Amino acid sequence: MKRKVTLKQIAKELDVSISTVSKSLRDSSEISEDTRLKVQAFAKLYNYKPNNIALSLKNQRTKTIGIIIPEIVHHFFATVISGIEQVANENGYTVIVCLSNESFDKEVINMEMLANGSIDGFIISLSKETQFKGDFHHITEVMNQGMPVVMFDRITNEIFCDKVIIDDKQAAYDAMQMLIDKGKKKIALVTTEDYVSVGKLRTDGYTKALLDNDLKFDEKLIIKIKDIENCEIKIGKLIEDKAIDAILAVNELFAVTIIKMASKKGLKVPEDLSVIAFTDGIISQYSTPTITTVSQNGVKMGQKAAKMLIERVELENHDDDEEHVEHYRTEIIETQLIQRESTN
Amino acid sequence: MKRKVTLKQIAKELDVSISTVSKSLRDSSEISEDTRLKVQAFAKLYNYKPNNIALSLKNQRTKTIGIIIPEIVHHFFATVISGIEQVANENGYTVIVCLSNESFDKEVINMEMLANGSIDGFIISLSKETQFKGDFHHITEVMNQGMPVVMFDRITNEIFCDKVIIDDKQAAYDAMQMLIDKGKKKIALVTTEDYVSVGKLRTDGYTKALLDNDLKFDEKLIIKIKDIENCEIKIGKLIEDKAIDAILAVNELFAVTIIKMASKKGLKVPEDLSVIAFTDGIISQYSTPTITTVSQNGVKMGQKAAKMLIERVELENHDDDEEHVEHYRTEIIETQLIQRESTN
DNA sequence: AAAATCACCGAAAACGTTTTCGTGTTGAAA
DNA sequence: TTTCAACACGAAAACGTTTTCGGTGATTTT
Repeated sequence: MKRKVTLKQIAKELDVSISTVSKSLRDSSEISEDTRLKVQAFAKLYNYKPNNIALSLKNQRTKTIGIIIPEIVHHFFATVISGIEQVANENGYTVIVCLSNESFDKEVINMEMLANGSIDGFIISLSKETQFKGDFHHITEVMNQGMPVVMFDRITNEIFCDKVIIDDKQAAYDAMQMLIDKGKKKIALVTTEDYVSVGKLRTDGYTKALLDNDLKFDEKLIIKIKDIENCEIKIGKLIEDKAIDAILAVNELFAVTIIKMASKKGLKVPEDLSVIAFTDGIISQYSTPTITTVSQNGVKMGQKAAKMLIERVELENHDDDEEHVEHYRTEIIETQLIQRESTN
Repeated sequence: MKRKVTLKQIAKELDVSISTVSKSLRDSSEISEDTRLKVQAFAKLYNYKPNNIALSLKNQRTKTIGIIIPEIVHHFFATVISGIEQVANENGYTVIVCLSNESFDKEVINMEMLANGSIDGFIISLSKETQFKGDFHHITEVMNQGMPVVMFDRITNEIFCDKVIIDDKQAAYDAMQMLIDKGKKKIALVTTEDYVSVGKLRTDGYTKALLDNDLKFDEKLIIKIKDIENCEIKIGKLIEDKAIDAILAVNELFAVTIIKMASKKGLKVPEDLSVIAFTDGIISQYSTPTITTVSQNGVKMGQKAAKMLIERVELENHDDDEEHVEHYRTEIIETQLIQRESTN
């Protein structure tokens, strides 16, 4: 019931001015030791803490990072947040999380909501719908207002800003190379629609690996899944019809479904069919067999993104007048091929 | 580079007072249609949006909810956030997420950080360490400042506030009853240490079900896991030595490990051993066999918690003087037994 | 003794809003 | 012509800080 104590109340109680109280608490040399200690004692007694909102308004910086991601019930995005939160905290920042739910409109609304002074900068991974529409005006808008933006994973080349990604194409290539090195000849790809940036890149890596190894590229070996719901039939058909050696899946869920369908059709993994998945998450570790994956290291991605953003924020804050050159970077987080039981 | 436009700038540009601009934008009848339209047009042109921080300071409310959870790379907590975020958004609130990482100190620091005006209320699930220490002074402190708090899942009875939980004891009891009804006689329990509130309650339900069904309670059939790391040996010993019918696991990870160890020892699930897990998550759906679980419905839990908090916030905000009676509620989210392949 | 320095403190502006109250101008009623 | 209401707008306070500038009384320097 008793609201938080303010400088004004302390000042009134001690019969000094607000300025004196403020200075005392900040150990200013302008104040005599006598009153300084008196004020500090009183403040401690009443557990005074400066009001963050007032500070934000005064300093024109909130020490808050806005995160906008497609969904949070998702191992990868959760790990990214975890990484962001960690370095944010280390630097005295808090994070505000908004979910786009893969919707363009909600992404825009969220951005506008946060852009009105609530945060110092954005870390964002684009929604599928945004990538599909190719409409990024909301991003440019906040950037024009001088708000730093860092994009990760689901990015676009149409916006110039700091970015953190994995080399999806190379990672797919490496995974393929491993399969090929083990003698696999007929390798299928289970991926998403092309407008999802990472899906496209991984497809490119898949294709390139085939070409470089003089293996036949067969369009029928690539299946693109829209919803996880209807994928079982498609996958079932794939492994039934085509006498396939191995499959590269663009995420865990596809991979585990593949394994399920395979065992339903009497195929053994990895003896009859090898499976590699992107996005090393909880499922890959605990499924039977455990799944060989390309690990994305979301934590590191989040850490890097947060570091870049904070750096940019504190830079902008420093040289107000100085018209510094924008030199955006794109950090590439190395991936790792984690060998488990689904490949031999 | 161009910062956001403010009322003052608009006022200057149009050569009117700040008040006039503000009133015009809020469609006040005090202002002539002439100037009103002029101001609105100008504001629209320059994409004026009121500064949130300034509003928060003025209104003494931030329309922001603080969430403090032990970890975010965790299916259940992620779903809860998802639920919170949804109803928060519907009511014009944003959410700020802090992680305690199961650490008491970080929980305290986070609370103090947010308590200084950044948020209107807390939604919190206690860290293990906090539950272990039994120190809740940080909670009482913010509550004494008039900040509403809603606790969920990992709660304590020592604090009086709104709470959202599942009936862990009853849920465990129901799961046990199902196993018993199917003829299982020797049922083991794999759980956590007792200081984790939910672990304790589930153990109670387990025990009660045995008693009510005149089955022998054998202490050796209960094993308490501290870290997920060293659990394999313990679990292996359990299913090897004791000729067990069924196991109730207090979470997914324990369950999937049990299944793994069972198949390693040549036991088939569910033919030789039935398994039920708490916390219906991604693993249960995709493991082989899929796992029968007690579903916690984190989304609903988050929604309920957010509703309770917002209600409380808007209430407090309304009757400032009125000393209303604190009538805290504890909402119980119904659980659901989801039958899958790990039981027969 | 006059001037300068110094220690200590307060007033006020600033951040961006909203809102209350006051004020001047108009037109109509007395 | 005087009075009064209606209308349109501005000044200022308030939210809680920090910081600059100025001021006062005391002490030290010329």
